[in-house]
Amino acid sequence: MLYSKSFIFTLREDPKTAECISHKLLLKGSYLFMVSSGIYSYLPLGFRVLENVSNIIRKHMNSKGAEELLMSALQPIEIWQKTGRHEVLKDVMFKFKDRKNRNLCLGPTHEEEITEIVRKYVSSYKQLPRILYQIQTKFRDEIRPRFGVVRSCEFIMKDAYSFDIDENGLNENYNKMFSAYKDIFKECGLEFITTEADSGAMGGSASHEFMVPAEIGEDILCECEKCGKHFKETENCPHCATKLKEKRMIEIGHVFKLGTKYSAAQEALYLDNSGKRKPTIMGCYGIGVSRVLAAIVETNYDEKGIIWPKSVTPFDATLVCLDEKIKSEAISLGEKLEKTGLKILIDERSEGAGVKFNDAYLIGSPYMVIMGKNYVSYGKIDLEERKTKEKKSFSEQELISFLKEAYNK
RNA sequence: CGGGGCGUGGCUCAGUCCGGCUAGAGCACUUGGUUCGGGACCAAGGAGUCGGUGGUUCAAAUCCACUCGCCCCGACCA
Repeated sequence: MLYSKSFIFTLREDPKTAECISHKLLLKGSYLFMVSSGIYSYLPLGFRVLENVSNIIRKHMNSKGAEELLMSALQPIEIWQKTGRHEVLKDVMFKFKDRKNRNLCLGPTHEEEITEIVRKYVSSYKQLPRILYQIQTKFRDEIRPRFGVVRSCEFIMKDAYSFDIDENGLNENYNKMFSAYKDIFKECGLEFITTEADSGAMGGSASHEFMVPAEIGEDILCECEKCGKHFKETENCPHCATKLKEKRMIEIGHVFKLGTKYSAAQEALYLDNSGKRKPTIMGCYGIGVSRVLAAIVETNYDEKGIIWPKSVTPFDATLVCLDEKIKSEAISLGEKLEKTGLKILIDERSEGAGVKFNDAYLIGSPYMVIMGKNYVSYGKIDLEERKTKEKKSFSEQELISFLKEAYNK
């Protein structure tokens, strides 16, 4: 992809409207466009990362037998009245009437809707268990949106729902999702911890949160530096009595055992093998996809910009050409690399070296490939690793092999 | 909702306290030229209802009132 043809317009100065790292860098690097407070558009760069994260999620969800669907964002209020959550969530719901005076909301979450779907189609224990998930936009009228896409009024969420005939089935699916989440966050390059959590407005018997330690975290956990364990309470460590240290955390995922709260209220019933009607046993499992993006930036950056993990980077390498004379060679090398399946941002702009280097750092590809005087004089292509700043010099063939190996292409 | 900060070309800001005549700078953009391995230089140029409304005044970016928006802290958070 040629830089000059890409919708990439980095800012030289820090945007004034942003305070936290991820917000600042994502705006500065033209990943995000701020529409209004708590409302963001994803520009092509940001969308690439979002797609990468989404595809990692899909891979691991599918491997656990979950099936993807896409539910409506518009929901009639009636389905919420069945569970009483039109009252519980009334302050966060965006509510309005359509031309027929029908009461609608923009879905803040989808337990009610998925339960309606399963109620309609599932009537026998033979049709269970099931796990369904979607990656979709959620709408919440936040009291105070902040930190860019960490807490916004419109955000992208992966929400999965499991339906079982008994507690054992629920536990099995819960564990499957728990383990998928660990794989997902690990693959996204996140250092995370898990902790038991309150079920809050979701209801249900058990729940765990996945947290990423970060300065702007809105949750506080107490860490035992000796055991490496985390607790909600501030008392001393129950295992070794060490004094606990408070750490700020960003919540990126949350899994719940819901039980029959929704299935009973909405009559999502099935017949068991003795012909008895029973509510399905549910679990729900959420990942804030757009928040994952922010969490990755919050924990992977330096003074020059973002440092993307290889798994989610919008480009595997930025190829900067520093000499007009070798522009066609640079483009042809970039295209060769792209043919191997690598995503290359070819910076063939007529800009000074400093501008190109700094844009490459800001955008944050794991590698920068440099074609300039070393190529003109010795046929050598330089490569700089974003994270370590380590530099290597290669022939064209060596460089192609190196990058192919780095990305298993 | 309470507390604090801010709003001036696309971006970052000066000017506001103490009103004054054609509203500035740097960056970005356009044209021409020189540069070119670390955010270049020269010349010319385009771009602004000073967030909005109302008021005070001979005169308002500047003072007053109201209002809208953004950021931060707090309450809240599936």
